[in-house]
Amino acid sequence: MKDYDELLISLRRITRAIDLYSKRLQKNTNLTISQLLVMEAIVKIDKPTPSAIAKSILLSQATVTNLIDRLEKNGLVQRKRLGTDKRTVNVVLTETGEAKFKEAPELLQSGFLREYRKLESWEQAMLVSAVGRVASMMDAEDIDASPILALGDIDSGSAGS
Amino acid sequence: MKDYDELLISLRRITRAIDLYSKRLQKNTNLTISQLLVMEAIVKIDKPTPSAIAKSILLSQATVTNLIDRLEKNGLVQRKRLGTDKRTVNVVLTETGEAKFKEAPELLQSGFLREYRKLESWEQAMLVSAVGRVASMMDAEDIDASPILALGDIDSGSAGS
DNA sequence: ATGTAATAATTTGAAATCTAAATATCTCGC
DNA sequence: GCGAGATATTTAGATTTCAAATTATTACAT
Repeated sequence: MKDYDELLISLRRITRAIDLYSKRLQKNTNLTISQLLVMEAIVKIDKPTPSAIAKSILLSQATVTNLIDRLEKNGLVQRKRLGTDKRTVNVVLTETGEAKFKEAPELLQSGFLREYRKLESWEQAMLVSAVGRVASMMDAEDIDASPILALGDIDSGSAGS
Repeated sequence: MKDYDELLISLRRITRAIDLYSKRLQKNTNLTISQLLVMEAIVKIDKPTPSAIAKSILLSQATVTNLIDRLEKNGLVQRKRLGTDKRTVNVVLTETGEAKFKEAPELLQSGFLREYRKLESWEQAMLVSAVGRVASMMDAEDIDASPILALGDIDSGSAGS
């Protein structure tokens, strides 16, 4: 029993719940949370390029390309090379995309939102702050990154995947 | 700007940090967090079958099968049909597996753990409780599940993936 | 005994996600 | 103008994850 077991389990429950919700969404609306985030970013950002979108929703550029591929295939967005710089791609919602985005579901489970909105505002603030704190501790530049890297030789025998 | 945007962002930061850590681990030790969780479950559970493991680490049976495949391919675990019921598979660590498990890295980033362990115990308790609360609200049986399902017809036009 | 239902595990198919490598284009200095 | 290095995007390859469909086996009822 490790001192962080409980936390680990809670985090797994959360990520799993989000994943399952995303899959349920996809089944019902043909859109995942990530895809919705991309659409939201397209609406919010001034000149939405894949890289700007990636930065705004915390995903790698490659992932965003992938998501745009899918959205484009489903006719919800379009890629356009507009500016003078021919390297940059601008992504815009199609009419279908806009329509679908307007009636898009929430990005978190309705059950969660209902509970969350029932809380006193100080309680909400407390949760937001606690989760934010964990996030900061979690994605801070890991000083031990290199020592961990040095563990490479643990991989004694066995296949390289 | 939605009332849960900040929370959503923090949660994304957390899941991303975990994912990146898992990938770093894989690169250096040829093991991911999930694979380590499976090994841990094998050690902890009495008669570790894929389904028992799945239940204990909050993953679907299919996922666990997949993880066991990989561990088996790398010679860390072995499948054995031991009991009278020929359907059930028991999973055991090989010697290599045990050795590797013993020197296995932590399941959370060292940077996080260092920060976490610096906190006063009431602060730790507060974080654990807050995250646990979010998890409960998140993975509670969603009463609205069926209404959301009814939204199926939003999928008006467009491709079926 | 024989067939139907339940259970355990696996396979299949789809999506998300990352890093690293490849492409295309741009900018700058000479 | 032309090549070197920088920037934007895409492609390639790997893993994780799930639901749904399959396969194998067991249990139960007739």
